[in-house]
Amino acid sequence: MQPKEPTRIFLYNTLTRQKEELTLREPGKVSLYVCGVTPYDALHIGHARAFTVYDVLRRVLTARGLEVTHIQNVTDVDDKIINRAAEVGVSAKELAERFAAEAADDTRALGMLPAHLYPRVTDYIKPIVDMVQVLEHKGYAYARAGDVYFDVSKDPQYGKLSGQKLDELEAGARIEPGEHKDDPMDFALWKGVKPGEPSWAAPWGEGRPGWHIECSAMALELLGAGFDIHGGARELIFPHHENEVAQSEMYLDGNAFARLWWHCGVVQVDGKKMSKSLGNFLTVRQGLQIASPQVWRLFYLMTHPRSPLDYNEERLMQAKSAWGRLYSALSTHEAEPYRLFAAATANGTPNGSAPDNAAVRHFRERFDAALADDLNTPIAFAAIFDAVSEWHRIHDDDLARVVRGALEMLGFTFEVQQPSDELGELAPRLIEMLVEVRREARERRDFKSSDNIRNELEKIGVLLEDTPEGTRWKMEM
RNA sequence: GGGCAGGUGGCGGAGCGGCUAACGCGCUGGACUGCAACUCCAGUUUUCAUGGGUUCGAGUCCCAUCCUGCCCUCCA
Repeated sequence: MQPKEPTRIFLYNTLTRQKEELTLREPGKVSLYVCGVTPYDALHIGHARAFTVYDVLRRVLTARGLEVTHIQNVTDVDDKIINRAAEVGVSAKELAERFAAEAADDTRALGMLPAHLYPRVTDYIKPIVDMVQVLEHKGYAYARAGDVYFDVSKDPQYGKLSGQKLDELEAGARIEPGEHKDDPMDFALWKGVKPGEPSWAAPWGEGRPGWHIECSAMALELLGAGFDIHGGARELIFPHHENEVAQSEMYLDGNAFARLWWHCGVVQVDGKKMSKSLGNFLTVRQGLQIASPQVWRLFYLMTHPRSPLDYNEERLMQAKSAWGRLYSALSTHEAEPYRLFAAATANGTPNGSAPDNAAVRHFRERFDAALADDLNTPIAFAAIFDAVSEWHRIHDDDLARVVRGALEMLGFTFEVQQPSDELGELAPRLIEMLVEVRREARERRDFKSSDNIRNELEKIGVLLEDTPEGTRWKMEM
């Protein structure tokens, strides 16, 4: 199962519980559907972890020459949105769009590429209604008092994604007041309208989509049956994804909905899942106050994407130190655009311009193989850190450029950190003046003054490093 | 109760049948430095939850036990 050729990619398929080679419905093209947000509140760093993981998956696939269509839905009609909107006194749509826009800002601030499309459920009511109707006509769903429910007993494969057996699920299930299910495991495809709620016309009367149907309908509408990868966090496996598979594959007469399900782990705090309901969350905005986007990205990627990730500030600071090491080593080099190792060597390198020596080769082989093996980012970073150490030893600038290119491929940036927004371009010049004053002090062996300058600058986040070529400064990450 | 993931050093975190168990953070000593920082070198530490078993050989497979998290209700 170890990928020998880095052009092949292996991912753990939740459906089959093993790593599988990624095979595509259409050669060269990857259709990726990721479960996005229900925008009724701020994005927190748990959400951001998931989106970062899929951002990296998409970047890696793209860097391998695949054309990725990345879709991330926005569930803009939902109980929580409706309730929250009522509290705040705005329409549900207004509230949803406000938080969706905020989430878009936050993900951009974290350095993620925007998905190619963020479909809103409310823009896909027609396909949803159509799908529910088909399910009803085929006898897999039934209408009761304005609601429509999926009849789980009609699906012999129900439970295959989460590994649950129907009778075991039955034990814990119950029917909520106001529901009209025949069986506790059945789930709503369509909810009849209640006073004050947004609703749309449908054959069963006014109402709105149930929770799971929107993803099925939008994925099928936008990507079509048998699309390549369906993603989301682990917690969504049941019931959300299980129900998506059930309704979609019954709708498709047993044909596959998604080829591969790849789930990422959740973020925990002190061993408990970070969640809005527990209140143990840190919003992305708060998070960006204490660490840069690069530090967050590294913090996320130093753990395997499918593993749980326990957050606390000390661990974040470990990532900060680690990023500082990468940044100070690589920030002064031009990046060599990332190219897949096998492709680079197979196609030959025109004019011999592309770096290709033993150190570069060794790094690329490890890095590419790690990412191809279920997106093993911890090992990819082991290769990066080893390469950085190697660079410090042998000062092979090609190696530094290639490593920097690899980091940029993963979504890291090496922008010069601005010392201060207020001072703008003036600040670097002032710092350089202080560095010069300090140099003169050191020449006089006035170490009291020189240390004072260094210490005071450090207090405001400017770090000085004396090198044989002179003093250089950098902002604390 | 059921399903699914796990339990590896001071802290994170890879490895999942076979070199002296990656990598990061931390710590100690040395080099460099006016002193630091950065960097390099040398160390630091784990018989890989526990008890059995399979195997020439096991964190790595099997069984049992203990513990943790996730899901079974909205949640990335």
